[in-house]
Amino acid sequence: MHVVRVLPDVRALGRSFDYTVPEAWEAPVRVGTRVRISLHGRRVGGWVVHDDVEPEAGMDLKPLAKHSGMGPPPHVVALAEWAAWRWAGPLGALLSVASPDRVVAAPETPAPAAASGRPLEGALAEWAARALEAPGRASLLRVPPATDLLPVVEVALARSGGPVLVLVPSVGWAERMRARLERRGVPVARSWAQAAGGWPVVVGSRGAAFSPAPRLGAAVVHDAHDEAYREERSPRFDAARVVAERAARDGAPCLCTSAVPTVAQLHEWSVLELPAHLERSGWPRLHVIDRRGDDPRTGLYSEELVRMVRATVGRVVMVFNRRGRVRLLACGRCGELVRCETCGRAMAEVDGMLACGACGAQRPGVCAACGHLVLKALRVGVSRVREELEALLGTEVAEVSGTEEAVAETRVLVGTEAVLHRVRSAAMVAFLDFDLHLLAPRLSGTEEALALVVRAGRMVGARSASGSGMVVVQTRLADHEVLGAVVSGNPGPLLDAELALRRELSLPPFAALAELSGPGSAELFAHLGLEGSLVADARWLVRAADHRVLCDRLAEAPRPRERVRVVVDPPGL
DNA sequence: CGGACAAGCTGA
DNA sequence: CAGCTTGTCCGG
Repeated sequence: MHVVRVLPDVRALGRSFDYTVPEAWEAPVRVGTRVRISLHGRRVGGWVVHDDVEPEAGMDLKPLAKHSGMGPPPHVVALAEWAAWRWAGPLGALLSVASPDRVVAAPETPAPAAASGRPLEGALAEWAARALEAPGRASLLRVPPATDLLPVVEVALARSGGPVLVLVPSVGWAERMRARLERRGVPVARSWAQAAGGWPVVVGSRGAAFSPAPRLGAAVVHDAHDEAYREERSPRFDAARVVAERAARDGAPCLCTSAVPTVAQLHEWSVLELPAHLERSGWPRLHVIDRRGDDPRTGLYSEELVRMVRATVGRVVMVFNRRGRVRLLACGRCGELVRCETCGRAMAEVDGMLACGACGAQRPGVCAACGHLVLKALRVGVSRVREELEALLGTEVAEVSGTEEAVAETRVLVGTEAVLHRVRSAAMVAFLDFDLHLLAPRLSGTEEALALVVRAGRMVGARSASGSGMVVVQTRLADHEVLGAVVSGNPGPLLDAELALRRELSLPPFAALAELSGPGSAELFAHLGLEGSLVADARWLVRAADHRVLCDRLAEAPRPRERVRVVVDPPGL
């Protein structure tokens, strides 16, 4: 009797159950196969997670109800099990990521491709080849922002015996890279079935870390620092790290590239640097507008900035990282701050009304203290900035939001950080208040500020390129080391200093942290027996010497009845 | 999760 | 005491 263990695709039911495989079944059943089962009187989907299970004595097993096609191959199920441990989350969510959207009956095997004999030259190819030779752990090649990374993929392809898995941060980038590779005659998997069949290259974003590709020949992760690799739903896995683990399991080299690796990557992977002059030349030109001498009342727009925008030929993108129209107001007569009468928090201006972001309360724009009708804007948001810029520049300015579909055709655009993801190229990218980023009260503030300049740098191009654009920052911290790193085109010393500081303070990557939140968090915290503290209402931060200890405890501790959200390696902080 | 079943509440 | 709500349990 063939018995398999099935994990139902039912969240909040983190258990698996045994079923018999009907003898009449033709389709193969192995670890990963998608099936339907009858469970407690209803039909649900699920995955086979163990094959040839020894049935428990006296247990009356039901047969599998239906075969629903292929699922992740066994080695990817094993990878998902590792990720479920590493990020302390439900396996089912990861198997969903690893499964095809529609029923796939069989893999598609590729036609044998003619080997491309094109020689690969250039410094980047040479260094990529060197990085691919580094045995054992993943290697990280530090490349400046404006680098064409196709040669890295081609080198990996030329040297690998098996499929190459390439991860990039966004779907748009993935599509562009697929098209470029195909133009060079490289067969790139266009479907789940093709990836499963062993197509020579699989290119994808975050989810492709769990691609069904067979044993890898090599893995490549571009912009490995990008926060887009972090899944936003639970379990919040880091795809770059998943790929590194996958390659290690396959005995394949993993080559990650980044202009600004995270401190965790610096600590855990072997870092290779390009020759200094090469790295330097790929960073953008940076113009710093030092606002220390300016009257604070001149606001966000220095004369110099306005002059530069007017003088620039081509697209100008301005970044101001505060959403909405006006985020903080005060009465024009008595000066009282406009606060929510229910919860006391600051109210913002939304559609001509005052709205509380915390509790949703709304009221008309009147001072609650003295009834005055004129309110002053103390802290403006990007929508108001757009209006002001339009008036100041005398030209049309469009706002780019994270959600809106099309980006306007206007020459001048303004938006929050999201604008850096929506626009491909520009002659000038200006951060209206870079101090918002430099002073962000987060542990990873330095990394995040650098990552923004990297994105902007890619939009304007390398300083060495003819006709390249410029990144402009307005700041009162003109001597800040982040700006220094950009000017020198070498983030190394800054990242080393950051790493040393983390070591000093025993912070990640020299410790492992997890955040527990929700009504059951206190109970789970008590079960863990790890050090930690209550950081907010029903939010605990736990800490262990390393991930082995942290994740083992999280896996073993009984989960409370009440809801708990667990985030291993909580971002920012 | 969602069905089954038991205990609790209401109204005639 | 039927009829309905609410809570707890459990699945192969």
